[in-house]
Amino acid sequence: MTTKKGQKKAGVPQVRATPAAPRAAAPLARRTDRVQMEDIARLAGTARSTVSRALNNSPLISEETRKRIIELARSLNYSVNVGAQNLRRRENRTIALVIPSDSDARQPISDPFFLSLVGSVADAVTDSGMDLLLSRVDSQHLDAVAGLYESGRVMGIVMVGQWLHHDQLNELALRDVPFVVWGARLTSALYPTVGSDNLKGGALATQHLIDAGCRRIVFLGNPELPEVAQRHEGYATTLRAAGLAPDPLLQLPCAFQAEAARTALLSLLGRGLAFDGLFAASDVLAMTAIYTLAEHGIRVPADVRVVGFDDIPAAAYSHPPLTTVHQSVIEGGRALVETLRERIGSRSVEPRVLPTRLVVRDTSGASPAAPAGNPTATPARAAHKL
Amino acid sequence: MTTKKGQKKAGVPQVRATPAAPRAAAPLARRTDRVQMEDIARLAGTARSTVSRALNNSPLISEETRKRIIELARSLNYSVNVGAQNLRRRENRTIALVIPSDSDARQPISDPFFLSLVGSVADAVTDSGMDLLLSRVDSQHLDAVAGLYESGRVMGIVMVGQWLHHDQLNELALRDVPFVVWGARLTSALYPTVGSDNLKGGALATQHLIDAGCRRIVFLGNPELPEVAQRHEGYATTLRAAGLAPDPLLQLPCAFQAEAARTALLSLLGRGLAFDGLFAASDVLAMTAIYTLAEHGIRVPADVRVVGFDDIPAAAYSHPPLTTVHQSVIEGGRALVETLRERIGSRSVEPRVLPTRLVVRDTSGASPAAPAGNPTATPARAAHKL
DNA sequence: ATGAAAGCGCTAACAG
DNA sequence: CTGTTAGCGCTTTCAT
Repeated sequence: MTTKKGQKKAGVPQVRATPAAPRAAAPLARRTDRVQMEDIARLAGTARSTVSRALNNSPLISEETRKRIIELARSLNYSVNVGAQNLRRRENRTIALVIPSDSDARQPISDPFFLSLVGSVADAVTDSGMDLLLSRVDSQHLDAVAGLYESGRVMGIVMVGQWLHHDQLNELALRDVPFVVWGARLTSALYPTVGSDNLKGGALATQHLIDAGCRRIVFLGNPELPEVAQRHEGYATTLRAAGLAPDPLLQLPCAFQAEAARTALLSLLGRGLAFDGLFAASDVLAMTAIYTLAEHGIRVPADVRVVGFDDIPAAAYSHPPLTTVHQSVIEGGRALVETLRERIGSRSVEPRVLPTRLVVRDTSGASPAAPAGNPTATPARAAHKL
Repeated sequence: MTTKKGQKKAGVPQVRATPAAPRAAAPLARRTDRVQMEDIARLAGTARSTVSRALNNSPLISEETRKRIIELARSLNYSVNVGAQNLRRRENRTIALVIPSDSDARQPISDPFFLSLVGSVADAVTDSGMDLLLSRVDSQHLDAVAGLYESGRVMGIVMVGQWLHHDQLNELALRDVPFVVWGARLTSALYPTVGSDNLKGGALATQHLIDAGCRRIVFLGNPELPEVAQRHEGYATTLRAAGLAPDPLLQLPCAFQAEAARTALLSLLGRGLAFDGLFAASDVLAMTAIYTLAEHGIRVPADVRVVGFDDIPAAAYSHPPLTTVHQSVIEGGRALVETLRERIGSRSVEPRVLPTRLVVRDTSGASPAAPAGNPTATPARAAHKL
């Protein structure tokens, strides 16, 4: 009896039992016993609409009623059914964060920078009082994300990841799905992007290496990815500006994974090519490179100076501490959701390029600048030396 | 004219314009122009319900109609409105992943292990065809997560993070919110947990250090966190079994952050206490410890052997490669969502303890087992030696 | 300031 | 096999 539900319509046929309206529909399967507005209304002796207004702080409600209802709702542990609310209001406050996944190599995302960017987006979304739907989508079928929007599940989408196919994104944009992507700003992009100043970052890193005396600088990273391409361009341009043509043999394409970096470097080492500097497209790549070099008795920075990209926390505590180009994860997350919100409001939005800066630590040091008392390297295979 | 909406009710008053039913409600503000079932129905010349059935693969529909409708729907880029669907079906297919955030130190999550666990949960959820709501919740107000469930937004919750207040969780369980938490299995827990075998992990690590000849082993980690407490217990028990009482001075409480580890270790070093082994509650902690030791001329593993916990990818490429206790992120994510689904079905569920294993690399090596050709450490301040 | 009613976009009896 | 209708839980006119 106290269990309200199921009598609303079964009990009092709401007056209008007009000929057009036949038998009352059979009660649905299991009725959840969640308290809802109707219950509060009954208990408060008011209409559902009054409860709704009170809970939504409508100015139409007397302070007294409002208090009473709110109190009642709280005591019943009531939370409005957001689904119903959204349906009625024809809006919703959730945005999707999609991280494309490689259909084949279905390995979980592992790059710390991207992972923390995800965390940062989560924080930014929370701060703006919205909900975040985290969605993994096959990078071959990026168009599936349109459904997230078209089904009314989210009001906009943030895309993060480096396997984004530009043309697929443009198609999405054409379909009028509001989204922002983290990454490089492409002139042909029909969608807004947010990303670091990769060009500048690449230039900064390279100039720093040149200033430290490097002449033969390896580039480690896959320039097919737009972000990496820009870093590479910064690298190449700076090299040329210094009168140093980038040596094609020193360009080491490799994915954003430790193994890839190791393999690439090993092959370089195998070819016995000389180099005295290395710029990696990410810190993970840089750290793996340093590790691999050490295995071969090549000291960093004494024999080869290294600069990474990202400035993940581990960079400061790696061995030796890594000189790297800093990108702000926090800013990134924030900018991403801000831009998306703008995009949702107006038709189009300006892309955002976040500043980037060089953080000098020891891997690029003028001398074996490892911590005091640090092991001194034993010279080993010197084939790589100039 | 072609734009269907807004005439459904305004146009033909559906026959029953009974006295009880007054003027047609004014059309709501901006009508979205998203195609919906009604449109497909009109275009297909059928009833809405037929479309619904066709799209849901109801066996009641003739193959022909189904084909036609599905085709039509696709060509219109139609996706059902999940909100409406959920409302009507009185169910929903999304689960929440909540990551508590410290109200004060609102720093983004940074520990790679937890971050990748998040990724793994995302994958597992996707694989089971559900949606994931990623939610940051103030760890002081964990009860807020009840709202996620009570508002009907999600059907269950996965909680990840080590700042979980046991009693708050128990209260949640009492409120009958279906959730699982990643972490230690506590006997007093009213909720299911999924976590690694921390006890065993701690024992494995410690035994390994003892076997390598260590006698004075530091424990680095905050034992107030249940998971760490269990790792510590494994450590202490193993030590005692070997006739070695754990030295209280060698217990270094510290949070899961690099800075904390560094500070803790510096203070230990400052006190000039001797130790020859170190077991850290996480890889980040271990790596930072190694770094800090190196700063002080203390070599790993020559002077101090180190074992970490987690086996994050970076462990293999750190310097020296880290011996550590492996926890499977992939299994973790999968087990988490499986357990949650069970919990959603039945009232209560068995906790899950995932196996843990030791991965021996160089930091615990019998000799400076660094890679071939690796730098040889120069002996330095030896105050810490036994 | 409050109530009555009409739907949001969809699914599921129920009756053909 | 298909159409009709009721209604998920809520918000919002409109009328009082």
